[in-house]
Amino acid sequence: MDRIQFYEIIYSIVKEIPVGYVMTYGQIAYLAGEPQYARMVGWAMFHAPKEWYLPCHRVVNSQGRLVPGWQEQKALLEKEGVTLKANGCVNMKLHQWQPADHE
DNA sequence: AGATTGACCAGAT
DNA sequence: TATCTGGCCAATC
Repeated sequence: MDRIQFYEIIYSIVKEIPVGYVMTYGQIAYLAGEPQYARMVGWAMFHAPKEWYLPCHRVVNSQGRLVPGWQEQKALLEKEGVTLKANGCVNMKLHQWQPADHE
Protein backbone atom coordinates (compact mmCIF):
# COMPACT_ATOMS: atom_id res chain seq x y z
CA MET A 1 0.00 0.00 0.00
CA ASP A 2 1.31 3.42 -0.85
CA ARG A 3 2.02 5.79 2.01
CA ILE A 4 -0.27 8.26 0.32
CA GLN A 5 -3.11 5.77 0.36
CA PHE A 6 -2.38 5.11 4.00
CA TYR A 7 -2.70 8.80 4.81
CA GLU A 8 -5.90 9.01 2.79
CA ILE A 9 -7.41 6.20 4.85
CA ILE A 10 -6.24 7.80 8.09
CA TYR A 11 -7.86 11.08 7.19
CA SER A 12 -11.04 9.27 6.15
CA ILE A 13 -11.26 7.48 9.46
CA VAL A 14 -10.50 10.57 11.52
CA LYS A 15 -13.12 12.56 9.64
CA GLU A 16 -15.65 9.84 10.46
CA ILE A 17 -15.13 10.16 14.20
CA PRO A 18 -18.46 11.44 15.58
CA VAL A 19 -18.70 14.25 18.10
CA GLY A 20 -18.22 13.08 21.65
CA TYR A 21 -16.02 10.16 20.66
CA VAL A 22 -12.29 9.62 20.30
CA MET A 23 -9.94 7.09 18.73
CA THR A 24 -6.40 6.00 19.36
CA TYR A 25 -3.51 6.31 16.92
CA GLY A 26 -3.00 2.56 17.02
CA GLN A 27 -6.65 1.90 16.33
CA ILE A 28 -6.67 4.22 13.37
CA ALA A 29 -3.49 2.66 12.02
CA TYR A 30 -5.05 -0.75 12.48
CA LEU A 31 -8.19 0.21 10.59
CA ALA A 32 -5.98 1.70 7.91
CA GLY A 33 -4.44 -1.71 7.47
CA GLU A 34 -1.05 -1.04 9.12
CA PRO A 35 -1.16 -1.46 12.93
CA GLN A 36 2.52 -0.63 13.11
CA TYR A 37 2.09 2.79 11.56
CA ALA A 38 0.72 4.41 14.71
CA ARG A 39 3.50 7.00 14.66
CA MET A 40 2.76 7.90 11.08
CA VAL A 41 -0.83 8.55 12.10
CA GLY A 42 0.25 11.10 14.66
CA TRP A 43 2.74 12.58 12.26
CA ALA A 44 0.08 12.80 9.57
CA MET A 45 -2.31 14.49 11.98
CA PHE A 46 0.17 17.18 12.95
CA HIS A 47 1.05 17.80 9.32
CA ALA A 48 -2.53 17.45 8.08
CA PRO A 49 -3.61 20.54 6.09
CA LYS A 50 -6.17 22.55 8.07
CA GLU A 51 -8.24 22.62 4.88
CA TRP A 52 -9.01 18.98 5.62
CA TYR A 53 -10.68 20.07 8.87
CA LEU A 54 -9.64 16.90 10.64
CA PRO A 55 -10.97 16.52 14.20
CA CYS A 56 -7.49 15.60 15.32
CA HIS A 57 -8.44 16.68 18.83
CA ARG A 58 -10.56 13.52 18.96
CA VAL A 59 -7.46 11.45 18.37
CA VAL A 60 -5.55 10.38 21.45
CA ASN A 61 -2.90 7.81 22.26
CA SER A 62 -3.61 4.34 23.64
CA GLN A 63 -3.50 5.64 27.18
CA GLY A 64 -6.18 8.22 26.45
CA ARG A 65 -3.63 10.97 26.94
CA LEU A 66 -4.05 14.19 25.01
CA VAL A 67 -1.58 15.78 22.65
CA PRO A 68 1.48 17.17 24.46
CA GLY A 69 1.79 20.89 24.02
CA TRP A 70 -1.85 21.32 23.05
CA GLN A 71 -3.81 22.26 26.16
CA GLU A 72 -6.63 23.58 23.98
CA GLN A 73 -7.48 20.02 23.00
CA LYS A 74 -8.76 19.37 26.50
CA ALA A 75 -11.25 22.23 26.26
CA LEU A 76 -12.33 21.16 22.78
CA LEU A 77 -13.12 17.63 23.92
CA GLU A 78 -15.00 18.85 26.98
CA LYS A 79 -17.13 21.12 24.80
CA GLU A 80 -17.99 18.14 22.61
CA GLY A 81 -19.22 16.20 25.61
CA VAL A 82 -16.14 14.07 26.19
CA THR A 83 -15.58 13.43 29.87
CA LEU A 84 -11.96 13.76 30.89
CA LYS A 85 -10.45 12.21 33.96
CA ALA A 86 -8.93 14.30 36.75
CA ASN A 87 -5.49 13.77 35.26
CA GLY A 88 -6.67 15.19 31.94
CA CYS A 89 -6.94 11.85 30.17
CA VAL A 90 -9.98 10.75 28.18
CA ASN A 91 -12.27 8.04 29.53
CA MET A 92 -11.50 5.64 26.72
CA LYS A 93 -14.00 3.08 27.93
CA LEU A 94 -16.73 5.66 27.53
CA HIS A 95 -15.63 7.57 24.44
CA GLN A 96 -13.41 5.28 22.38
CA TRP A 97 -15.28 5.06 19.09
CA GLN A 98 -15.75 1.54 17.81
CA PRO A 99 -16.80 1.44 14.12
CA ALA A 100 -17.99 -2.16 14.49
CA ASP A 101 -19.91 -1.43 17.67
CA HIS A 102 -23.14 -2.85 16.25
CA GLU A 103 -21.26 -5.90 15.08
C1' DA B 1 23.97 9.71 2.89
C1' DG B 2 24.07 9.03 8.06
C1' DA B 3 22.16 10.22 12.40
C1' DT B 4 18.47 12.08 15.30
C1' DT B 5 13.78 12.96 16.54
C1' DG B 6 8.72 12.40 16.85
C1' DA B 7 1.04 14.10 18.52
C1' DC B 8 3.24 5.98 19.27
C1' DC B 9 2.80 0.97 20.94
C1' DA B 10 3.79 -3.21 23.23
C1' DG B 11 6.63 -5.93 26.05
C1' DA B 12 9.85 -6.33 29.84
C1' DT B 13 11.81 -5.04 34.37
C1' DT C 1 1.61 0.17 38.83
C1' DA C 2 5.36 2.95 36.91
C1' DT C 3 9.44 3.44 34.14
C1' DC C 4 12.59 1.92 30.43
C1' DT C 5 13.78 -0.17 26.02
C1' DG C 6 13.33 -1.58 21.29
C1' DG C 7 11.04 -1.12 16.98
C1' DC C 8 8.34 0.92 13.52
C1' DC C 9 8.32 4.80 9.18
C1' DA C 10 8.96 9.38 7.70
C1' DA C 11 11.00 13.96 7.93
C1' DT C 12 14.57 17.01 9.31
C1' DC C 13 19.55 18.39 10.38
